[in-house]
Formats: sequence, structure tokens, C-alpha cells
Amino acid sequence: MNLAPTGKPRAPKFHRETPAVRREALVEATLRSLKEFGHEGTSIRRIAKAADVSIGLINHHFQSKSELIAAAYENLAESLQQSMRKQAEDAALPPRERLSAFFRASFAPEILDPTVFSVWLVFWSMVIHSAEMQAVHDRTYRRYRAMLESALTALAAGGFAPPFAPRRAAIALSALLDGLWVELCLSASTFTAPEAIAICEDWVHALCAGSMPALLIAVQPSPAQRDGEGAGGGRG
Amino acid sequence: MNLAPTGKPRAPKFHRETPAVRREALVEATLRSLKEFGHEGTSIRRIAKAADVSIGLINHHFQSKSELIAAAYENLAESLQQSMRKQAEDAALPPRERLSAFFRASFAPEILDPTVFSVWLVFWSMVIHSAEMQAVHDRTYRRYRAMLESALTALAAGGFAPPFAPRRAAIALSALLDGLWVELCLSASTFTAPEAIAICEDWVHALCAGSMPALLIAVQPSPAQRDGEGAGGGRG
DNA sequence: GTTGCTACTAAACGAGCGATCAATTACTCT
DNA sequence: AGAGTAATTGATCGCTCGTTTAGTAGCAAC
Repeated sequence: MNLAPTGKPRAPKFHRETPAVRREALVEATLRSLKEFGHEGTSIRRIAKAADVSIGLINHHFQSKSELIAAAYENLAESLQQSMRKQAEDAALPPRERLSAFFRASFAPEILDPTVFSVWLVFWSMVIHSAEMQAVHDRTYRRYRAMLESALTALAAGGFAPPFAPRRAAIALSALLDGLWVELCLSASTFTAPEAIAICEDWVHALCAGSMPALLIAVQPSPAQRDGEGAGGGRG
Repeated sequence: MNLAPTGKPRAPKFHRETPAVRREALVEATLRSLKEFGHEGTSIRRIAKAADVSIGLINHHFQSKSELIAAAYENLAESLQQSMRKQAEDAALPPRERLSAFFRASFAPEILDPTVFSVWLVFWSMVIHSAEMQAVHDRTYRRYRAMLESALTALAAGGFAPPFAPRRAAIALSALLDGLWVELCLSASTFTAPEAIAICEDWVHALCAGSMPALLIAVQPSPAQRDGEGAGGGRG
């Protein structure tokens, strides 16, 4: 009850951190709060408590709450993509196996986490209403689709599939992946991750069999072949 | 400024409505507010203004705000499904054309409305956290998948496709539809509705060509053939 | 015309929100 | 050891939220 004034130095009341370290910690606390309490339940006060800092510190490192949320979004998108890219960019694997590895990674337990999904939904809804979020999203999704296109192009280059329009194929496959992911997260009892993987494998099988006429490119293509590039919209 | 006390009867200050009529009007006002202002921007006060009633009336007809939101969800799900069912259940069409009509209906402008999408995202996120919403959702999605299964089964029955597992096929197709819908709503510039339809047509083409091995059923099936039924989770 | 029922209004309440800011304190540089 | 710097605190501001409540008024029955 009565500490001697001399002798023991008193414990410091807080730690100073560099802005970069503190910002990262606040972003992680934000994600934890979003997962546990949802968007509605995530306030400045809750984030501050999760990060074990004072209320005022957040506005010292971030201009506003929405800026912090945007940073959290980019962080999550990046970490999710990283865990899948590792699989898809393993150049040692033949093209077909690269895709299979990617499918397995896309339905791994940490990706199917319902808390991650609910955070993702919030981000999607913000993409629609906020230009700031739209920009973050376009950036992350462009990389995602490029990764798919590269894996699919390797398939055709290796002679595993007939020539096809890579842009549209990547759009189709990413839509299939996203749709399966959404339904798996919404209800774990309707079907299983292995079934989702089988459905994706089937789609690739049909692509290789040349059973998707709208995707095919004539063997002797006419000079003007459209294959434009668009800003993205979809799961990272 | 000075109305004669006799003669003209004063205008009534409000209209009395039956609870059923007023509840319906409040639900519609809620949907309008969700579409225009998003989930964050939708408050009791805003809904009351949109419905042109006082603040207190909402809690007179609904026990809480969340009950009103749930009612709005069920209303939207029902109206969206209705606009698609009309297309898919036209028995006059041959099975293959029924599917095509369904695809066209699935990517009609009123379905691709980004405001509808953002409302839907909110509902999805509530499905995860609320048992009340989970129940509403399971009910609506079960009908959706059943409709798809029936259209696909007719395809095989008519000899347009080899025998396949209808449950898994419906899961795959609904995932593809949902994924394309999500991406179209998130960014209208990446690809177009006709392209989405072409992608779906391609998938059906591959199914008819028998290019999806995991979906196929052996012509002489073994006695035990699994084809379970699960609770739904997905867009209505 | 009067009465009774209840849909309806409007003011008020308490809680929680995001943001601000003067004061405090840990840490670095000399 | 002392001064300067900036990360950090926590009280506080003005605001909006969902809900409650007492009172008002439309309308049907008699």
C-alpha cells in the first residue's frame, strides 16, 4: 500500500511506440473487434480497449475512424491473398496441379472462417458507398484476377487446354470460387469444402475438354481479338 | 391566416390505417432507406420520415428496430425470387430454354441494382449473427435451390444431358450465379450482364456435354447413391 | 351527438457515439 | 542531469441513436 519513495522506480504508465508499430497494432485490434462484435458493435472505444490504449490515441494515428477501417480492410485483403498466392505461384508445379493447389488453399479452414466472411461483407458494402474503399478494393482485386489469369494461361500454354479467352475465363472461375465461398460461409451444412473443390475441378476439366464454346478462341484467330482490362470488383 | 370557425372542416392531422397496411408501408419505407442511405444511415428517425409518420409509430407496430429490419429482409427476398420464378417456372418452354430464360432474369437490371445488392449484403451479415435471420434465410434459400434443381432435372429427363447429381449441380450453378451477381454489382465496368449469361450458358453446355466428371452418375448406378439434403445458405 | 377504442403524435430520456484538446509522461539528445 | 519532443492520456463536447410515455385525435358503433 505504501511504496517507498526511494529505491524501486515506479512502473511506466504506458509504452511509447513508433507510429508504424502503433498503427499496425491498431489495425489488428480493429480486425479483432470487427470479427467479434461485427460492424455495428465496433466503436472507437471498443477498438481502444482491444488495443489496450486510450480513446484519444486512435485519432492521433488516424485522421478518422473510417480511415482506420479502410486500413484494416487492406490489411485483411492482403493477408488472405498472401495465403493463397503462396500456393498458386509455386512455379515448380505443373499448371494443372497449380490450379488444384489453389483450389485447396481457397477453401482452407482459415479462409472459410465465418468471422472473416462477415468482415468481408462489411467491406463489400462499403465499396459501394465509398470511393476510398472502392480504390482499395480495385487495387487488391486486380492482383487477384491477374493471379488467376496467369494460372489459366499456363494451362493453355502447356497444351492442357485449347486456346481460350483468359480474361473471361478468370472472371468465370473467380465468380465460381466466390459464390462457393459465400455459400459455404453462410451455411456450413449445405455442402462441404471438398465438394466445392470438386465443383471447381469440374469446371477446369470442362475448360480443358473444350466444352465451353463462348470461351474458346478460333485456332486461326482474326487479327483483332478483344481482351480488355477492367477495374476489379470481387473478393481479394 | 384566419379561418372561419364554422364552415370549412379542418383537415385531419393524420390518417388511421389498419395495422397490416401500416406495417407494410413501414417495411417499404425501410427498404427505401436501406437502399438510399445504407445500413449505417438507416435510423428510426429516417424510416419514420420516409414513411411520413411520427417516430413513435414504429415501436407501436414493431417491437424493435431489428424486428422491422427482419420483416424488410423477408419482403425483399420474396419479391426478388418472384421476379425470377416467373421465368423459370414457365412450363411451356423446353428445359434448355427455361434455363436460358432464368439466366436472363437473373441478370436483369432490377436484379443488378447496386442498391439492392448493398441491402442484400447487410442481410447476409445478419444471417451470420442472428438466429432470427438465419431462419428467414434458410426458408427463402431452400425454395431458390429447389427451383434450380427442378430446372436441371428436367434437362436430364429430356435427354439434353447425361444423368448427373442434381443437388451438387444446383449448388454449383447457384454459386456461379451468385458469384457473377456479386462481381457485377461491385463493379459494373469489369464485365457485362451478357458476358455473365454467356458464362452460365457455357457451364450448362459443359454439363450437357458430360464434361464434369464429379457430377456424373454412372449409367448403371450402384444401389447406394448419396444425394443428401441440407439447410440452405445463399442468395434467395 | 356522444362514447370508446386505439392508431397516432411529440417530447423526453439515457446511453453511446466520434472527435477534440489541454495536460501528462516516456524517451532521446545533448 | 536537464531540456525538448512527441506519443499518450482521459475528461469533455455536441450529437444521434432506439425506446418510452403521456396525451391527442380519427373514426366506427350506437
